[in-house]
Amino acid sequence: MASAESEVKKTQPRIVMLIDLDYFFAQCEELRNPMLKNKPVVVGVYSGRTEESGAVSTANYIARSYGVKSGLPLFLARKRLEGVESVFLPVDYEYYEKISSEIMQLLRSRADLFEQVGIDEAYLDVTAKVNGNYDTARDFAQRMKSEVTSQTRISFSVGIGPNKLVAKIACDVQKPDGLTVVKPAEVTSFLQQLPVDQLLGVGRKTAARMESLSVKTIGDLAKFDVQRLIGDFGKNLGIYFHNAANGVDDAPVQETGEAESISRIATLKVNTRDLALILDKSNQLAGEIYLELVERKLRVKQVGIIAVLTDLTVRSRSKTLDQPSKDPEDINRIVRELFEKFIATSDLDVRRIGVKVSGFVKEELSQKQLTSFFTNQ
DNA sequence: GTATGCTTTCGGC
DNA sequence: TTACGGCCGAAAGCATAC
Repeated sequence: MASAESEVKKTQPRIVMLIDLDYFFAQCEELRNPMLKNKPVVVGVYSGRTEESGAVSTANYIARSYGVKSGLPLFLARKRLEGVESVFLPVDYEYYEKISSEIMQLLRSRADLFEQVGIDEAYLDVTAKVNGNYDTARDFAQRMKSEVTSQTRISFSVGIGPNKLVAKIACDVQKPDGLTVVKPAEVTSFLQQLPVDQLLGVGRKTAARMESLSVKTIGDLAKFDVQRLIGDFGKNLGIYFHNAANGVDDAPVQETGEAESISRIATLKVNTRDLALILDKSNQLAGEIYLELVERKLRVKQVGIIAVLTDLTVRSRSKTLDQPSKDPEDINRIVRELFEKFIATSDLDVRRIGVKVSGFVKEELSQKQLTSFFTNQ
């Protein structure tokens, strides 16, 4: 019975790398102006509400040593750096995007399989490239680090493991400019002592629930009864947590396509429930989205709004169009309907608003080609 | 019952 | 403990179709 029919499908051993560009936005700014390198650099999103309102996007490691980190309000970052010669800069996403795509192209060419995640991370399946050998993989990564960094002047950290999950956690061990290898035989002991919140999907809330079950480390979670996990967290999550804690992850490294949604969100000058004020801003946002739709030759099936209320809770509403459109008038009409309805039912004022579109249909296929297809019959 | 689609929230970066 | 950006995809919850 050792034949193919009775065999359970088994995945071959893989060697997966995660590459994480170090403190990326701030490093890009250092690249553009090397004078910044020896001082705290804070790249922030300025909301425009007041001079200093906004949040830190990325800070370099010098700034981090003063407790400045992602998500921190800018005025507090200023406070923590009071009396220190430091540099605050607004995000320049286009510039970072350009640098990122150069690097990603170099990385992609070195992998068997490649998957970019966000602007500053990528998974590389290099199993064949290194003949399934971890020592070769380490050399490969070392060479890639020196070559890519000398070409682009951007440093990055690497985690290597038998799957994406382990590679990701390995990468976090040493940063910046790190290289951490976790061989299959080391996975269990490597994960064991780490806190559960190192696992993707275990945030503050879930970590607290696990703590109440006396699960503090990934090791605790690994030996926790899987049926109880399923009982507490549901089938999907329960099985996922069980596998993850045991270092099991079959998700393949695969190219991601184009984004499946486009959204723009902005902070209002003042909190309000005044529809005119809201629509004025939402029209601007919809206009930006429209430009991108034209550029990418897309129509959309879903149009939605996002509202961040005074207490910072997020609400969203959306509607599916009768037929795909890119027309700004269609988008604006739906956005107005959704905001009218929303404002009528919400008791809190709105702090930030957003517009989102999804359900893309390629322009060529939606109208003209179909028409000519039929007229040519 | 399962599959599929739509809507909303969650949370990572 | 709070303060507070702008994205994105995944997941969850629900309704409807088959």
